[in-house]
Amino acid sequence: MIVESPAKAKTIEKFLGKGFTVKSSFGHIRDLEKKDLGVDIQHNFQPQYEISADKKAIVKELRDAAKEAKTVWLASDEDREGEAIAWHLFEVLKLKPENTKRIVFHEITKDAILYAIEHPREIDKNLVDAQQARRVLDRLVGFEVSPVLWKKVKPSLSAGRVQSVAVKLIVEREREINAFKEQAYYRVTGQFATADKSTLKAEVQERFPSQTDALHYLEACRDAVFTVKEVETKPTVRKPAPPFTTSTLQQEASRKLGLSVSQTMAVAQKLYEQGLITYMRTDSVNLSALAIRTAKEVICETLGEKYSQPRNFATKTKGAQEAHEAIRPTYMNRPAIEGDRNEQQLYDLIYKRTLASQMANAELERTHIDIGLSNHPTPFTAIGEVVKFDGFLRVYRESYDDETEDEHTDLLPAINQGDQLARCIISAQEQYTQHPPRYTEASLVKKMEALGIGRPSTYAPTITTIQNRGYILRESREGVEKPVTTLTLKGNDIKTSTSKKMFGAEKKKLFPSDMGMVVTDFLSAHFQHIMDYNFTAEAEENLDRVAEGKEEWQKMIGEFYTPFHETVESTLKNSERNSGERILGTDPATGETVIVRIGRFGPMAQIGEGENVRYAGLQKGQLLETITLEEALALFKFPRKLGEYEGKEVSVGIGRFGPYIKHNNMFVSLKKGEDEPGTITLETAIQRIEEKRESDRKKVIQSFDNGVQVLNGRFGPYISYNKTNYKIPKTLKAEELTLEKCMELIEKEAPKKEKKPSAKATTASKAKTTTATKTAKTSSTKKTKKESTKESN
DNA sequence: CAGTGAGCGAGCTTCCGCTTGACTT
Repeated sequence: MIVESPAKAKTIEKFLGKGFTVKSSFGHIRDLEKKDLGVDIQHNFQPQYEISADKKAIVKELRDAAKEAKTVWLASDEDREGEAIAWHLFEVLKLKPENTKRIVFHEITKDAILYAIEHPREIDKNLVDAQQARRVLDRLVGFEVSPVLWKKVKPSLSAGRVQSVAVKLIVEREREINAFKEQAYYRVTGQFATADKSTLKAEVQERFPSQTDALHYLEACRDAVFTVKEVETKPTVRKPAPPFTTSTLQQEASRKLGLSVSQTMAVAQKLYEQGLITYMRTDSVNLSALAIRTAKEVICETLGEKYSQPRNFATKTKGAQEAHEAIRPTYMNRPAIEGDRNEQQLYDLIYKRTLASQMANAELERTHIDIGLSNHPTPFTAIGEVVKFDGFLRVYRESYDDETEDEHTDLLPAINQGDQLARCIISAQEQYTQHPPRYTEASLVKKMEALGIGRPSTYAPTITTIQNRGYILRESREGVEKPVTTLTLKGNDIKTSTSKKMFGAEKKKLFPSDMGMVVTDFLSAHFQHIMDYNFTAEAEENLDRVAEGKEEWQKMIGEFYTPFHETVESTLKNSERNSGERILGTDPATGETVIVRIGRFGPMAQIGEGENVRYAGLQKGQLLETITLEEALALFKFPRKLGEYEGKEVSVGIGRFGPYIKHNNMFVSLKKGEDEPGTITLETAIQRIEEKRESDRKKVIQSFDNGVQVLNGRFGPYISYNKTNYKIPKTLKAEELTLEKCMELIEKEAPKKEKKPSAKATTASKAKTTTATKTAKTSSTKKTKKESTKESN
């Protein structure tokens, strides 16, 4: 029996016992030729397949095993890709129809597998053809459009059905944000007391556009009699969320545990390999009958029968293929596991979400109270929510992206219509309207899933790709401080006070780069069809027709390809090179034109041309699209000479890591919040230089003959040896370390270092190995050169 | 880490979806 995943193979082998050998294909074994287009356009789009380099050994192993077998069971997943894997196996292993059987199961339980063996079928060639069409379509789009970008924008860029649209989402959101006009308004909240001295908080639903409006309202409040106009109590029900799919797991792990989508997948993979959870790449919310039954048992035993409510969920996701179960714990009677912190926390999340999905609804009572003013039509509103029965909320609460802290009290005091209330304190606080939120990795996945773009196995890699290509970046940015005015009515006085609050801080959000914007604009202008959010959805409809046998796949591809290829040709012939160039105006000093554009090393500003041309790179956070003439001119003020110190020049510049002072080949960063590169004086600069010298003196705590050093760093003392750094346990004093003790610490940490390199190092070495294998024939000097330009971009 | 933005020409880059290990400058 051949399945796709080795972990699955191991489990199934246990169920089947002797007589069966269960092997894994490790996913696809064959793909279109790597180097060329891999599609014979002249001959009806005949795909040119080759066995993937990393699958040669597997294929040999499977071929040998198949020869020995009486029957070969192809048990790849029951979806388009899985069917194709079965077919490729059939072809590549040269299997015979008479002793080959195709079987499928959605859940890895003994019953399901035995049932599948009793009900084998043929390979569904229509479904295979739908996969071939999907594969060929993606190759044609990727390998015909990318070269257009190499010619018209920049070499090595990429375009594709999925990635280009993902970038477009981020670019469009950024433009919405730039176009957003922030407005201040006032929000009025108040505290009231009932006759029996209990208090309640209420808020005016209406926003007051100006301070004057807010003031007038508070003045009305000062003289008003407050009466309860309406009390409405309504029972409400809250239902648990369905169990996790890949996409919802990534979103919740991001919100609740702060994991990136790729971290989530890596941790989930570990749990899966240990047999603790079901498969983690799935779009299904379905649970096996076994899982539903055991969840019920656990709930009834630990919480009581009234908490149990077995349910089946139906998926609403566009294009879901549902080859697997939802992500759930393998054993519902296992509430906790061993493992590192991330593994435990992610497991806990999956466990609780699954359990909650099989629990009773929560029953709430929502109370809505209107408090009227005797002299003003605009009322206050108080909202209270009381949990009558917690149900699933007992174990799990779903979180949302736009979650803000609700200010309502949970329990409102007993109150009746017509009651008079005493006013305690009423305040009007200035607020600002907020621009649409930037995407996080997880909210981008959510959006992509909603549009039917990408699959559970590709969400994380796609986000990595568009970051590696430099189209988007994940960044945190500090907010800006803004004045906030508050009017407070207490007794009969209205007081005005002003404080400062931070607005617009962003944490790990996705921003487009200039390149992302230029490429998106270029593609949108010339390849409108592919950049349309509905392109994938339309393609899926066509693929469905192929899968149903209603249309031939080559015909479908042909209908797409003819106009598409024409567009490629005409774009190559007619379109201008696109560097995102924008004319900002003229330099008042010289009268020459100031422009910004993407240059060889990234976005830059340029004054004049010809002999007197001057260049300056843009700063981090500046965009070609939004930079002003003044900001661009400011870039040319650096490096700025401040004067001399100890006979050497002192200057201020702005580098990759922010503003710096340069003196005698030494670089010193400016002090954040205190120094400004435009105004810093020689005196302050000298002070910074001396401070740096002082800290450098303190840097070396100990130095030994063989090159081992104990140094003082940003995070405290550490050991440095052979360009690698090692931790010092907190129990030891850095000053008292001996050489022997240092070597001991180095030895202890050394193997761990190799096993667990930093995230950056991993991707860098990965990139290196892939380029190395691809361009094995090119000289090594060339390679390093290429690497370094890539990095500087 | 703190720079660069010329010009020529050879050779290369690139897609999406399945799945996990891992190699030498």
